[in-house]
Amino acid sequence: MPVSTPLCPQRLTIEHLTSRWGVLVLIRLLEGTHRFTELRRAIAAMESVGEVTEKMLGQTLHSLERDGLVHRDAKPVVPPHVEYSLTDLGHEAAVQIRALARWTDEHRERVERARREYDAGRAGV
Amino acid sequence: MPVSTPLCPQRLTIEHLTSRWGVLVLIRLLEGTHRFTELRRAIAAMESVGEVTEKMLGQTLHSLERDGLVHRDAKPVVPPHVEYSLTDLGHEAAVQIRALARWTDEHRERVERARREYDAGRAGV
DNA sequence: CAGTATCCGACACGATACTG
DNA sequence: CAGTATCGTGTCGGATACTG
Repeated sequence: MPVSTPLCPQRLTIEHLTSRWGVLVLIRLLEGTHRFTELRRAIAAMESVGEVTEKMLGQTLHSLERDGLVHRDAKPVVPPHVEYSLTDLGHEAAVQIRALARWTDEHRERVERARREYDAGRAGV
Repeated sequence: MPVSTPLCPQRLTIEHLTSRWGVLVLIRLLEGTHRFTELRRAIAAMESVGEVTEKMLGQTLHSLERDGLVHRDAKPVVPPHVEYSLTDLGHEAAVQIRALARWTDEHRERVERARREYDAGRAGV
């Protein structure tokens, strides 16, 4: 899967970390180890956040694992039992992401007000 | 400009903050006020970061301004002279973003190694 | 349970050209 | 200088269906 516009590797990492589901997964995993479906449900349970499709959750987990941020532990049993957790590196990243998410939450009202004011100013013109 | 998949307002804010050019603009503006073309050149001068098209820089600045993070000061002279700076809110956000960008830079090697190892493991199978 | 495969439409982004 | 307008393409993300 080629990326037409050349991106430096840091950019790619940031994109994985701050992607729509990446943020949520990282924050959930800060609480501890989770299984695949557990993660799906935990995310679906959050407010004003939709559902992750299996595809997107898989994709998200995949890139985070590849970047060495998430550890995937698949136990050889049937039915399958797979646990996801943060690596040390991933933990560091997740803390940053959580801080950013918190900041955004705390200032949500302020940003929304700014948007309304900006749009109101434009509407008159 | 409708977004088909419903996004909560925080998500939108995070997307503006962490967008490809958003990150770069915010970091540059932490150094102080900049003009439009100045910003373009400053970004183009950075390593392994491509060029911003005028359109994308304009769009980026626009959404940041709308969110109340960037202040646009257009002096009524000819030729036009416009200065962009961070608001207090934007300064707080930019500090977070810079921290994230720095973390990503510092751990770039580690992430790249993880990627190579992951891919190598997959290749053999 | 824990995924993968395939299809499809929306839209983000870049290139180019034009303007006050 | 500081943008906006338009157009074309490729990617992302969702829906759906299938598998070990």
